[in-house]
Amino acid sequence: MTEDERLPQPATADLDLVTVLAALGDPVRMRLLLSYADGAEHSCDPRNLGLDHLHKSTVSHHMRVLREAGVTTTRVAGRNRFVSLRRTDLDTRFPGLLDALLAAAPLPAP
Amino acid sequence: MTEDERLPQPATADLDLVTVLAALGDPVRMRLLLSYADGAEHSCDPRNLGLDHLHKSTVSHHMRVLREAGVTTTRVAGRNRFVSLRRTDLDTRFPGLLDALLAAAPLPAP
DNA sequence: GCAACAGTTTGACGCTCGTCAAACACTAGG
DNA sequence: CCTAGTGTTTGACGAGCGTCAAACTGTTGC
Repeated sequence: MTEDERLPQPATADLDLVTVLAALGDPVRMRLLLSYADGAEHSCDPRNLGLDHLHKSTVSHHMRVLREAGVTTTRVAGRNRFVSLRRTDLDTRFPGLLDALLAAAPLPAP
Repeated sequence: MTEDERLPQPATADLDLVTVLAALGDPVRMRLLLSYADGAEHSCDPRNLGLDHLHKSTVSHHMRVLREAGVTTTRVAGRNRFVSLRRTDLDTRFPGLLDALLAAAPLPAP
């Protein structure tokens, strides 16, 4: 009878710009942000995120950083976790920031 | 009679979003950004930047990170270096980002 | 020439970060 | 139950960061 729950996350008013920028200042987490930009919920499986080259525990670590920075929210449903972007919260706290970041569409192919 | 020169910096087209975010994901460098937001040139003296608590070599390090990320430009004039924001370059490469950052950033110290 | 000045560079220190591997917790399904 | 599936936690490791102190480079002005 497990109702859906959300993993702990900072309140909207507590979102800190420097923390958010530090969270996004990593190529893996930026890639996750782009995956989440569609507004949908995503599982944590690295293969669903174009991160086959990373261990699942590494991806879990990055998703924790994003959640604790307030970038994402995680809904727990059974043995799955569904991660999605806190778009309205971010837009409230940092108007225009998310749009500017996503518009900058980082697609660097080294 | 040394003519003014600029320290090496990345070209506008080479600015990388993740690198910029990583550069700004530090409280000291965010404070520097806010100081530079007035568009003026600033010396490197920590006392002119509200950073009395930091050693000058530490401030020099942070300014190098900002410059190498493409956030700032440094003009060399004699024994002084004048640092300023690459506002138009950043606006070209990442439209709206700087405005969103400055609008959301913590209040600048008087 | 020389001393004061404005910054940078180097080296050292502790600390954090990104990564992997292995062990763990919890759920779902036979 | 038992097992397979999904994700987290822990520990280890190397690499990098932020900081300071000291030495250094180059400039200005006496």
